[in-house]
Amino acid sequence: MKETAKLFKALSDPNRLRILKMLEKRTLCVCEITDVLNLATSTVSKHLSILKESELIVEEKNGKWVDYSLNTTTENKRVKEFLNNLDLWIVDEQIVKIDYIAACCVDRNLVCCK
Amino acid sequence: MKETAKLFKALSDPNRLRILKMLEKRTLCVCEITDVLNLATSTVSKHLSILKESELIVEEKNGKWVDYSLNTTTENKRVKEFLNNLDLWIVDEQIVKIDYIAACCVDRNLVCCK
DNA sequence: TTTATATTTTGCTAAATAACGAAATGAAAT
DNA sequence: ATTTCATTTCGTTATTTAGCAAAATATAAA
Repeated sequence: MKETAKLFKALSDPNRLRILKMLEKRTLCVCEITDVLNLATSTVSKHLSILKESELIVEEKNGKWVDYSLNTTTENKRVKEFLNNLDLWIVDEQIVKIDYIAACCVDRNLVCCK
Repeated sequence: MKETAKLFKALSDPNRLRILKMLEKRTLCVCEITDVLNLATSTVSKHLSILKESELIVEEKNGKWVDYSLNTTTENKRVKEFLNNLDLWIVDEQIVKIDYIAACCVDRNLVCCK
């Protein structure tokens, strides 16, 4: 029961939902997500750890970057059901469309190094 | 986006999930739910208002009682998808089985009047 | 109309959460 | 080995939330 509540808690923050929709488009590193959401790096890192805790996303180290992507191969039934129907669960509002474009254009070599 | 987050926030509390599973069995009034969860009446009333806000449940006044039930006839796609697959989303742990029995046995004429 | 009682609202407290900046960590480049 | 830089962790603050008891509301019974 607590595990179920935890999954929904992970999904109960607008910025975390925006991250999931962005990752639907492509894999992103922390600084790229930070750039799109316009939040502090530490805040984004924390959001990502919460999503990872619930198995919604997975990370992969690539040199000095950590790439995050949707956990599409999970065995977790609820996560699988959710990720397979992202369009039902998270309706494409204006902000999602804007994030899609931003996420596609963002380049880690430009937005990092700050 | 905020609307979506709000639905998940409503689902992010263990006691609210227990309430939804109980209502799967049958319609219940506030004092019956209070008796099963062993919480203050005001706390349960607040939980119910949050679930109602997200269209997950509906209320019907019946004399001095207010009966709550799952909003199975909703037009809300996400709520419909969720309620139609309650068994997937909320796994039947021990506590749910106990609540089922308690919810079936509880009688408003005995547990109210306090 | 008065009393009884089911529910909601209000006011409060303790705990959880999202946000930030600064410090710590870890891996790549020099 | 040292520096650089992406990320995480830590410490703090403001806001939200779950819980309770008490007061307010609303409806049924007397």
